[in-house]
Amino acid sequence: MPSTRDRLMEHALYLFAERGYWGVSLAQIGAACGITKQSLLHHYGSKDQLYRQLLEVIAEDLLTLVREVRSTHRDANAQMWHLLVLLDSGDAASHSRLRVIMRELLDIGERAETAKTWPLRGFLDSLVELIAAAPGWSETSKAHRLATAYLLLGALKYKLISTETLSGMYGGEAYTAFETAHRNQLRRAVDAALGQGAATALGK
Amino acid sequence: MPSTRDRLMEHALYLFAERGYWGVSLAQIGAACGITKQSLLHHYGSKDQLYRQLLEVIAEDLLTLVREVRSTHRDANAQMWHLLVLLDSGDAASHSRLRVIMRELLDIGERAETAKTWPLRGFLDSLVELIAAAPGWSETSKAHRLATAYLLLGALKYKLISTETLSGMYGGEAYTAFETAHRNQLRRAVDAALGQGAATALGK
DNA sequence: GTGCGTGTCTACCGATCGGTAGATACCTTG
DNA sequence: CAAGGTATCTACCGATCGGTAGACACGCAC
Repeated sequence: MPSTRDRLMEHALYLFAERGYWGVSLAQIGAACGITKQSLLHHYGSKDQLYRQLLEVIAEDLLTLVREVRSTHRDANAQMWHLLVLLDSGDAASHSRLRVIMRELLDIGERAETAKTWPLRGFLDSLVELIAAAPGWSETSKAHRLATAYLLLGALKYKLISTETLSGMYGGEAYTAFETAHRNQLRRAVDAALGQGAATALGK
Repeated sequence: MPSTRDRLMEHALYLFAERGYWGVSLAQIGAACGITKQSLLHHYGSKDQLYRQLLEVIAEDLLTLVREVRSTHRDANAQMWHLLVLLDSGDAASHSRLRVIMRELLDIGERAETAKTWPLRGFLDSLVELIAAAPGWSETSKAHRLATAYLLLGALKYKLISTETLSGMYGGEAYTAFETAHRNQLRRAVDAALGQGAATALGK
């Protein structure tokens, strides 16, 4: 298993995150890696297969991340919060992974038949498990848990993809203030959902 | 002002929402409208100008929506909630508008110079105004208000773009359960941010 | 050495991309 | 009828798209 593959995936991840599937050509990916598109095709067979393999790598990385926070933090509240922090303040590759996922969610209407094999199912299911361990959540439905995870994930991801726009629109300093305010609000949202008093507040 | 323009914009909105800027060709848009791409270019000059005009139309529609809920509901809590409900349960065009916005947020890194003229600034500012009218929010910073609006918007939009994926992955019935659970959670989040007790809970 | 798999290359394919040029039809205004 | 603007068309441009074919170089096993 040569690291050539890893290097190719790294460049492909970045380019697909920035421009999306239809906005990147094999020649551009190849140029970023220092090879020609024909070599890329030799490795992956087709653009589509390259892309799908990238999705699987991303899914694997995210699942690893969840396992990590679950093993290093005790209660579900802290686990969820640190997962969100990791996703938010991760390196550039981490942000690129989330961007690719959002693009794929947007594109997937065009290839609805592949939704059933959505590689991120393991990631979502692990989040549902994480929430199930929170105090007062053991009796809740899976749909309820998934909705909670999705609300928090969505709030974070939407902020992540807006960084350039907001800082360009309001200025860098104003954006910094926005970001800390957003993190505070997100923290409060996690507490409201999974904190100590959340169990009684569920109330239904 | 012929309705031809409106018809063209309608088809362009749908196609750009489904496949993104780089995933749609002028010929495809033209075919959807029953004309050739050359006629499209005659109307809009270039693909880029067509797209930018579409963004402006979208921004205008969203701003109208905020004005609507602000005039038909009394307190900020109800205004925000009904805005989210309208965005969630709107017609297909409403969903397409939100999809195009998310795609543009993702793409905008490639054209950072245009972020400063992001046409949705009026929409965001009107949301900030809406929140400023909530009880206990008059003393807060603009960043704080924007963060609150963004958290709620993000939670909703991320769910919206995941419809196909989730229902394809878990099945239609499970998705329906997820959707009602998500709406409940979102309602609680709005209440937590703008409800009666929110003023004292701000606490900072 | 011989054979074989791997990785990369040049050269090329048909299709499609965004965009231009120029002609034709229609509709309004004189 | 004549003039001019609007909308659409056919035909074409150079560039680029994803993908194929075949050759060359390398390293390793026998």
